[in-house]
Amino acid sequence: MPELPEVETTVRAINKFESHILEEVIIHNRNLRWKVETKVQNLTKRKLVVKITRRAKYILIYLDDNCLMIHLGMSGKLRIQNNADNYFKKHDHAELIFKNEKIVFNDVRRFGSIHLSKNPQKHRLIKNLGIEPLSRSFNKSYLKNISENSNLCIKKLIMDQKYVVGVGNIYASESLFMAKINPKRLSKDISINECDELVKSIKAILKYAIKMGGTTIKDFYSADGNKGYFSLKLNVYGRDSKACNICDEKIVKTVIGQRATFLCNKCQS
DNA sequence: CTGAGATCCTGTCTGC
DNA sequence: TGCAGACAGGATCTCA
Repeated sequence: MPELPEVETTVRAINKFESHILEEVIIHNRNLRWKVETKVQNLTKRKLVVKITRRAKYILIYLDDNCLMIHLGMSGKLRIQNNADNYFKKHDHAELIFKNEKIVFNDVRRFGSIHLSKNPQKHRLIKNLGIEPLSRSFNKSYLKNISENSNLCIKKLIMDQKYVVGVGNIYASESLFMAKINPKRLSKDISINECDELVKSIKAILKYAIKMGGTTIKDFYSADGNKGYFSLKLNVYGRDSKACNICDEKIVKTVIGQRATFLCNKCQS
């Protein structure tokens, strides 16, 4: 579910809690991607939420002296629920309780995680992450430079979080289609002009997806309950054997690095 | 160091 | 309708 646009959409939905008081954190199930540390469970005193932001696919909820780091993994989502609505959904693993509402962390597959860190930028899961794709430093010369020094194919390279963050399986396929680059090509063989096209495509698609509120493949809902509408605009992802929107050739599904990959063999060379 | 492959988990869909 | 097997938007870990 969550790539950068979905995480960003989630952050925007919950940032109304900035400058609110977090009453307590309740953990129902510690067995997530990593076992939730006891210090998270011990967040039972009132804390001011200073800032809610995003780094890569991590949601960062800065408290006055600490920071909650939430990763949604494959199937995680946050929802805002009124405290008076006393219902519970299957796979609700954690709750951040505020005065009138709460943020509920629900994650079927439990690949998500929750951490607490005094300095999230130096946390082991964050410190080695690559640059943000929507930043100025992600440009054609950066991509050309990392491409030349890697033996990965281009799709694996742009999905590798140590180079550039936030690009997951859907947006990798979509970006490569837009840039007319075959995902199996070695990154070494991508020209500077193609790097330029790919950078522009990644930025354009991520920005557009954020504007549309993320992608709904199965069940992505933002924390405010709105659906993402980007799926209506997908050109290749999930369109196996359907006609290419550009040339009418059949879209092909293949596998790269154990991940489904969709492309048009005619448009992408 | 690099890169390939297994792995964590549950739910849903496909094909027999 | 039942059931086995494949597959799902992530990313770490192990091993060569």
